[in-house]
Formats: sequence, C-alpha cells, structure tokens
Amino acid sequence: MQRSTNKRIMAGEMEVPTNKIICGDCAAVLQSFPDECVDLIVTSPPYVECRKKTYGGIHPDHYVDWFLPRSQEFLRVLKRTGTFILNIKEKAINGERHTYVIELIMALRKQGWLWTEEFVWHKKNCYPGKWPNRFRDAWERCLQFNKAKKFKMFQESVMVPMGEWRKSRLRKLSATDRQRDESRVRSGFGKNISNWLGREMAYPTNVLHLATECGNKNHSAAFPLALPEWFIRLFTEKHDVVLDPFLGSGTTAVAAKHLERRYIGIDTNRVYCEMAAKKLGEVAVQGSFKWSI
Amino acid sequence: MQRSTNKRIMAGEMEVPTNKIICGDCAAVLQSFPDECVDLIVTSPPYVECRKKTYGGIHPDHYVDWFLPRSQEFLRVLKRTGTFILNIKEKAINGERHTYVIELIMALRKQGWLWTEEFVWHKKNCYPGKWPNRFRDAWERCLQFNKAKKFKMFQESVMVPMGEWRKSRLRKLSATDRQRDESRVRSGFGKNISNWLGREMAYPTNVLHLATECGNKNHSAAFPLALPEWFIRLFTEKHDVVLDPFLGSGTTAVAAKHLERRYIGIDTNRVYCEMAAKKLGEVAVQGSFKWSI
DNA sequence: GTTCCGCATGAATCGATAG
DNA sequence: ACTATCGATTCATGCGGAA
Repeated sequence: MQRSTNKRIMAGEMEVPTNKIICGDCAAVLQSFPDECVDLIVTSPPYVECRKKTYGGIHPDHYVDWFLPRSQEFLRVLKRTGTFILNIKEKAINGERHTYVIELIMALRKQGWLWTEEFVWHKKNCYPGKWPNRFRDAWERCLQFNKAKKFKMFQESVMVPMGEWRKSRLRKLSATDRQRDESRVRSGFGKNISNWLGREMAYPTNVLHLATECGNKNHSAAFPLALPEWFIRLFTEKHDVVLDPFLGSGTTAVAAKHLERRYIGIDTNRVYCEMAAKKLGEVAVQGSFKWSI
Repeated sequence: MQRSTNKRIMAGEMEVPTNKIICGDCAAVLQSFPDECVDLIVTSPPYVECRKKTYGGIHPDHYVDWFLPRSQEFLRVLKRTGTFILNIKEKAINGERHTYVIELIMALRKQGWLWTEEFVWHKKNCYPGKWPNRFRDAWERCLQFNKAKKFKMFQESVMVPMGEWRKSRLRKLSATDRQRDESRVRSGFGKNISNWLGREMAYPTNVLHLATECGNKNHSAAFPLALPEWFIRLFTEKHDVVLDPFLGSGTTAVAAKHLERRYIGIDTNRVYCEMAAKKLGEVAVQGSFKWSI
C-alpha cells in the first residue's frame, strides 16, 4: 500500500525513490537526487559537541562551514513551493550563548533561503538543573526557511478547537491525544450538535507546547513525534515527499508514514538507520546505492 | 520615603540621581551620568516602523547603527555586575523575518557585551490570528546581556510553584516517609531529602508565560507590568538602580517603584514622559538638566 | 478498570579536578 | 594557560506495579 505511492510519478516531476532509509552523509547521498523533488525538509541536525560518540561532534566555530554544503543540497532538492524546518538551539558555552545559530541564519539567507518564520518549541519537561547564572533551557528554535515567498501551507490542518479543551488536553499535541480529540469532535457532531454550534476552531500561534519523550523504554527521541507531525500537516498533503537528512532515531519518517506522506531518511549512523528502518518496516540501504532516475 | 534613597551614597559609588523621568534622547541624556551607576537596564526599544507617529520609526536597515551609540552609553553606565535586558522582536517584512535583531546581537557582542541568555516571553492570551503565510506571532525575545560572567542574580526571588505531580506528592509526604528520610540522613546514607521537605517551589525556566495587558491604548508597546517586575526581582535588590532608556508609558519605572528599587526613566516623547511621571507622582524634567555630581 | 505512587531518565550546564 | 573529564544539581514525564 505505502509502497505503491513509491511508483507514482507526478506531472512534470522526476521520480524520486521514497520510503527509504539511507545510511550515509546527506551531503553525498543527496547528490544522486534530482532537483526539486522534495516537498518538506524537517530535521534536527547534530548539535554542537553533543553525541560526540555517534556523530563526531561539530565544533561550534566550524558549525556554519559544516552546515552550508549540506543546506546547498537541501536547496537544490526542495521544490519551489517547499519548506525547510530546522530545529536547533545554540548551547551555552563558557557562560555565554554561542552565536553559531544566528550566524547560520545569516549564512543561509546568503545562500538563497528566505528566513520566513521562527517557531518556538516550548519544552515543558526540559532537563533539570540549577546554575548560579542561568535557569533551565526550556525552548528550542524551529526555523522556517523557504525558496520562494509563495509556499504550500495548509493552516486548517493544524487548527485546534477553542474552549475548554484548548486549556487542558490540546496543549499536548501528541498523536494519540490528537486522534482521540478528533474522534470526539466528530462523534460530538453526530450526537449532540448543539454543543458544537457556535464553537469555533482556532488557528494556533508560532509557539508550540510539547513535552520531550524521555521515558520511552527504547531509545529516546530527542524530538517528540508531535513536532514533525505538526509541520508535516502544516506544509504537506498526502503522498508528498518529506525528507529528514539527519534522521536520528527516525521520528520524522515515522510521523510522515503515519500521515501517509512519503519519507526519505538519511543518517550517517548505521545503528540509527537500522533502528529507524525497523520501526518503519523497511530495510536500510547504503548511501552508495544509485537511484535509477 | 522613596526620595530619601535618592540621597544614599554607596561605598565607592558616585551619587546618581534617581526616581526621575527625563525627557530626551537617551544617547544624549546618559552622557551626564557617571560610569557604572546602574544595576539593571530593562527596556523595550522603539520597534521598526511601528510607532512611527511617536518615535519617528527606525528603518530596519539602519536599526543597528541607530542602536549602537545608545548601547555604548548603556555599557558605560551599567555596573560590572549589572544586567541589560532587551525586549525585542523582529518584524516580518515582505514575507520574511528581518535580520536586524540577530545582527544587533552580533554587533552588541562586538561592542563588548556578553550575550548571556535569551528568554522567551510567550504572550499567551492574545486572540489567534492568521495571515496567508503565517500564524499569529505569540512570542518575543528578552535578550540578556552582561558586562562580566559574574553578575548579580537572585534566583530564589522568582521561584514558581512546582508541577502538580510533585506538589501532591510532597503534600502527602507522611510522617513515616519523613522519618525514613531523616534516619537515612543521620545514618549517612541516601540523599539529603531535607532539600525537598517543605519545598513547594521550583526554579523557573527561560520561558516566561505572561499575558499581555490589552487595556493600554495610549502606548502601542504593551509591555505587561509583570515582565519588568520579573527581571527586576531576578537581577536587583531593594534600593538598586533600574534604568529604562526607552520608557514609553513608564511600566518599568512603575515596576521598580513598586518593588522599592530606584528608577530612572528616559524617553524622547514629552507626552509619554508626563504620563509616566504622573503615574509615579513625579515631575518629568528636561534632558538638558545637569546633575550636580 | 481506575487512580495513585515510585522511579528512571533526559540534545543541560557549571565548577572543580586532572593531564 | 588551556583542554578534557566528572560530579552535583534539578524537575516534568511516562511507564509499570500497587491499592
């Protein structure tokens, strides 16, 4: 079923291999991709110095130089109407916020991207700790970049009901919660319309309140499922192509599959690739694999 | 009473005239101030193009150049252990977020400031709105700058009630639990639970959830009283000097007075100065006034 | 079946200690 | 002096077992 979308060829669009996890450096892997074949890029790149063991850790002073060749490929493979969402947060180094993220914003604009928006992901359950000179860091940036001023956006797909639910349940936008709410809304319409007459749906803001998923038995996703899910709903339709060039444990691909989008996940780490592929019922392939396009 | 603090001369500190509203451009007014006489600067500068009628509106492309001479004076009058909080948010211009704010961060660092932290002020009560390409902007930056790595900070003064789970757990901490913990402590095993006994407050994060005050129709920059209040409690003690060089309707000064700090407010707009002075029971003075120091 | 409680676990940061 | 490693600090969350 899911595979069948793989065979679809859109009008005026080259075929792109989808629903694949590819092991390799996205800088190299993406070179075999055709131009403008991706509708949405959602990713959380390796952070500075973190995960030194798995990714080698990028030094903050070299972060922009490391990133730009890769974002150059993102720019090429993204459709004109596509969107690039970059989840990132600068670290506090030596008592000061490092500037590599805002330098990256400037550099990406110079590369040709439009810096369209900056969403705030408010991490309700951030890492604890107390220091003499700062509090816990409870937010991350979700930077939105586009190639053109006109991009695809489906604002209605992320609307939330107004009223009591907005205060409590809908603050958490997790997949199960959302599904439950939607079913309740629909059944509510059927059974008791009067409760819903006059009740409106509201558009969200550019602040997202999501808790990190930390207690999971398996490997923790630094990135809650609801985060890519929200952007995928906002910026794509069914069967659109969603790329995560720094896939990690595979959260973006899982969200895309769940929402019946096509996914492409790339990661340098074989263990993560295989973990993600397993989650998705796919087989991870080598980055050296050449697509017949 | 409040005036009497005006006469206080701290050890090793020149006298600074306080509890005054001064009408003039802070670039000029501050030149008559001694070095290192201010403990905290909290301000929300004129935004780009907004408030064109009252402030003349600064063009985004010239914003950094306009700001730097003023921040140079801020740097001079601020004490070594003082803090500068800059509430600002870049506008979306021509479908894109303008970069003058992040350029300003880079420029301020070059000027000698440390970019210590970036707080997010989440404006939570506003009605959701929608544009074709974006949602309502529900957050602003509160950039923290310092002169030195060691600065005054009173974290206990802004603690918040703990999460529901822990609160209920602590409330139900029974006598046996308490006894067990105490015996553990005495025997030298286990953690020091006494830190948690009787504690119902937790340290906050760098995300501030404050509602905007919508009733303030006279001044377009609706800066809720709670915002300067929070930073004043966090970074100053009683009788410390709080400066707002772009005072607007006077919210920072009101917050400082309320918390028994000394205030200095500066604004170019005479109407705002008089409005603020009236609120504070003071008389606005001309910027040309020379302090006898 | 609910509700409640115990517990492990985080894309963290700083300061001290060691090489 | 400068870098690398380690321990201490801290709290929202979800899971699993208990009441």
